Amino acid sequence: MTSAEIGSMVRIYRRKSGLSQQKLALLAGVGKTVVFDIEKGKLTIQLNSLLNVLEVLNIQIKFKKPIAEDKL
Amino acid sequence: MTSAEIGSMVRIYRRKSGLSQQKLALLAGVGKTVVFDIEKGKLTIQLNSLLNVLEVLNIQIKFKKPIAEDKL
DNA sequence: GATAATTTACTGCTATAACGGTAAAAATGA
DNA sequence: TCATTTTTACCGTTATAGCAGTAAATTATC
Repeated sequence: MTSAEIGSMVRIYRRKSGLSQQKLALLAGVGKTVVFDIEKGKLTIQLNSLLNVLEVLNIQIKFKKPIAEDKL
Repeated sequence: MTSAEIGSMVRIYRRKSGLSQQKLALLAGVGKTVVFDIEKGKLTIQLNSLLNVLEVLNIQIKFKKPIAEDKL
C-alpha cells in the first residue's frame, strides 16, 4: 500500500461520506492542507493526521505481518 | 489500531528479525530516534518514516473499509 | 451559460519532527 | 561479577510539516 493508494482511498471514502476536504479537515482536527496533501499522496504527513482522518471516515488500519504474534 | 499497538508490534517484529533499533533505523533510512519514538507509540512521526520501517520488517499495511471500493 | 461550491496551488509564519551526539540505565552474555 | 551491547533519555540545531489566508482553476448546481 503506497501513499498514493492511501490518498485515492481517502478521496473515495471522503466523497462517499459527502464531505468536502474542508469539512473532513475540521472533523479530523487538521488543516485543510493536510487533507489535500494526504489525497495527493504526500509521504511526509504525520501519522497522527492520517489516523485522525481515517477515523472520521471509519477506515481501520490493519497490518499483515510475516508471522502471527502468538506464534512468536 | 492505536499508535501504542503499532509501537509494540514494531518492537516485536524488530526483535524477531534480530535487529537493534540502530540497525533497523539504518536499514529504514531514518534516525535511531525515530525507531525509538515509533516503539514508544509517538503519534507525531511522519507516515514516511513508519512506512519505511514497516517495509524493512516486511509488515504490510491493510485497510478495513466501511464499504468495498468496487461497490461504490 | 451564470453562479456557487470545491479543489488545487502558492505563500509566509510558526511549531516541531528528525537528526546526531552524548550519557545513563537496562539487558545480555561471557 | 564484569564487560559489552542495547535501550532509554535528553540536548541543540536544522529542516520542514502544519497552518491560515488567498486566489486561480475546476467542478457542480441552478
